[in-house]
Amino acid sequence: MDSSIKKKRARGRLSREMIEDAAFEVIEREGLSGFSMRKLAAALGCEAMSIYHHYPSQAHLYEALVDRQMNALVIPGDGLPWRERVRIGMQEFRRVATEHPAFAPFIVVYRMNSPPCLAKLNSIIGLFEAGGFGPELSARLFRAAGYYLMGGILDETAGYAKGPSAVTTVSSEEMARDFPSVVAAGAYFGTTGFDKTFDLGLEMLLDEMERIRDGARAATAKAGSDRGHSN
Amino acid sequence: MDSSIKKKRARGRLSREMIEDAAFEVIEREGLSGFSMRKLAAALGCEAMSIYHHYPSQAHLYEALVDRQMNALVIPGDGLPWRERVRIGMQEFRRVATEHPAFAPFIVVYRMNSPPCLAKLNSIIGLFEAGGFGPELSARLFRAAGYYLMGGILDETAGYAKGPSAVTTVSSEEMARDFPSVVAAGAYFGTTGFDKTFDLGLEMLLDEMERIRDGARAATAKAGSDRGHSN
DNA sequence: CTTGACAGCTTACACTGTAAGGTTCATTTT
DNA sequence: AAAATGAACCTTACAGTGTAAGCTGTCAAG
Repeated sequence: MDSSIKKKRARGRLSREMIEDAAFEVIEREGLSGFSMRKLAAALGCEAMSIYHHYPSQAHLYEALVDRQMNALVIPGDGLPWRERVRIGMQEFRRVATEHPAFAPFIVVYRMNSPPCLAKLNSIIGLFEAGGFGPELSARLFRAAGYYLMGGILDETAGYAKGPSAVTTVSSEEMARDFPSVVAAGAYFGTTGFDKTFDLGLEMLLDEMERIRDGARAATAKAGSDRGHSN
Repeated sequence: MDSSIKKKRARGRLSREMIEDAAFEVIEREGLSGFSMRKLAAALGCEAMSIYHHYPSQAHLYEALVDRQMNALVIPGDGLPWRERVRIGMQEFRRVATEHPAFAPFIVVYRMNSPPCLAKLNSIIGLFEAGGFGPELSARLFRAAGYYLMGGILDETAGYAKGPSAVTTVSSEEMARDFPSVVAAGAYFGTTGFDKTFDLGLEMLLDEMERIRDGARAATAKAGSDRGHSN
């Protein structure tokens, strides 16, 4: 009757939304590789296995995180000029992917196949189709633009701004003496300045796509597709 | 006494070269995340800890693998036209990185800082500098080209050709009905056909770089740099 | 012979994801 | 009110990870 100290545990405290919020936090704090179900549980004030009631596995949780990010992606409407739409679409993807920087590398290598992700992919590919390139060229331009986009996201979130991965380090004097071009280029890549580089390449790709679109592809596109059957 | 001239090594059967060869094999067989020191040891017929006599940590071993790959990269000589040199340089990087596909994703996110890697990077940046863009534009073009390159390598070695990452799957009927653009684009991306897409984007970038190089950048480069100061 | 360095092995520890099964409690049914 | 149900959460356990610490066997030099 005196009912020993009963730890009041609200039974339905845990929810998918709470778990996902906490997961993003833990990932940012501990890094993607430092993340674990036990650390997530600690952040939530529960046991690791409790999370498995809401997600059958860690992979399912990660997938939910990706879905969430992609749901936040806004596809530009068709009231805008074509170039603008493609530009905004790519910048939007970059924006949502870099919102949780530590998680971004996961998105980059993730092969999306869930309905929410496929819906966004479908819209983005539709953007390229709207350029009137025909099916094959639309597909390849989408993919090529995606290459650039993924590389850019990766550099911004996991690139040299995070310091070297290498275990062996080279002194500043050696760098200046032996690798002057690396040092010279490095001056333009501090923790800031990603936008400038990214936009440069983005506009280059948009320029070329518009050129192809305007039919002025006698040399350009031909060179690209002529060269494409090396195996 | 005369035996002091040359030292017959023949000490142990393990060597860095053997370990690295075996590491590449195990990584290809088990996948990057399936690789472990114990599996590597099993492949070598020794115990896991024996490897630590040759590499102080797994990170050191990985670094040695990257160094090896980069040492195999051939920088095109300056006897060739500029565009050709840049093209070959990028294709060479792609070639060596995709030689061990399962290891490629590691290279892509690896921040190289060892002397062998820096030497190659220095040469590649030098290729861009040789374009006469000036220091800043050289650096940014190198980086932008690198974005595209990394994204392409990632797609080829860890992309959709490997099947979906997602745990939830969507049936073919649903795909055709709800995501027609995805299905349409997917037709051009089987396990083969990477070259064609990659070369298309590569030539686009080369076109633009030559255009900038030829001074015809009134709209192009200006648009890119004007837009680059959002923060 | 001894000595000492080298190369590889054994053990142990703190971590990981998660399978299997136990416990508690809100809700519904009787 | 009492009993049953099932969702939500916890405990334990296992096979795997990287690697620190220390041990063993081999071999060349003194």
